[in-house]
Amino acid sequence: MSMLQLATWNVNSLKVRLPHLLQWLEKNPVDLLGLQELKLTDDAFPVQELTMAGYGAVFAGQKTYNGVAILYKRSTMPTPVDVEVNLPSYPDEQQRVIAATFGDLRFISAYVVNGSEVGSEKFEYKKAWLDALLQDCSQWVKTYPKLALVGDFNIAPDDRDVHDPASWAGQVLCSDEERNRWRALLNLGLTDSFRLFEQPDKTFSWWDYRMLGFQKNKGLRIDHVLLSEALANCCTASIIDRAPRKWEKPSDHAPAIATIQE
DNA sequence: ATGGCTCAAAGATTGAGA
Repeated sequence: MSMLQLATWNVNSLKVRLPHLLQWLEKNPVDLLGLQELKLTDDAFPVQELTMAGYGAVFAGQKTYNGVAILYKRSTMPTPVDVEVNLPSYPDEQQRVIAATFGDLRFISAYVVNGSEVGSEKFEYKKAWLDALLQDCSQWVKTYPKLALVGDFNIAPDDRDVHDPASWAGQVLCSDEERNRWRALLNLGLTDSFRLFEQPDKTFSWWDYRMLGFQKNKGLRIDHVLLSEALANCCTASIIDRAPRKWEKPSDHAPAIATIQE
């Protein structure tokens, strides 16, 4: 019987947030961590600092925006193999997906398109991108019985995940077009690990920097750990850790962690 | 009041995020 902790965190600039990441990992030595919004090129990825902290990494960065990574604890995880960057069915210059296999576990870190606003060109990109994710996921769940898809999905699955559902109704992150695609993802056989358990009301993973969003808990739950059936069946906890959102110069996202008891 | 803050590129502002 061994325990595995799978996590995700949109750090909003790894360069700025590296001290927070290292501090968080010290208190939360998770086995696998998907990162999003690195906002740096691969030559600037802090390999040395993470190695010192006991973590290996595979990563796909770019200048200015996007960028994703998977960190793995070297003392507990085998070396990653079959590293794949991007969605096979959606060639893209934006670095939004990285996947790797650790033993018999396939772990995918994704940064879903934001979409700007419903009806915009970026929203069309988001829908097409999500459709590609759905297509590729339908293959992955067949190939990998133990599959974890984690990341910033930029979708609040239902009204429980929104501080003010009325004002967000139909808006980007909450629209039917996005939520229908979220449900289609779950229908492929993935489980929102957070909803396997009783959770406090108004638990969110993102709060706007403006308007005292965090202080007023005006947030959304858009960062998720999705598990295939085999993993969901032995998931014993799934939480969002608000703590680092209170630190000085925080990311606007908080990490989410699922615990697996194998 | 459709802004408010933060980051990256710039080297003053602007685009992007959600």
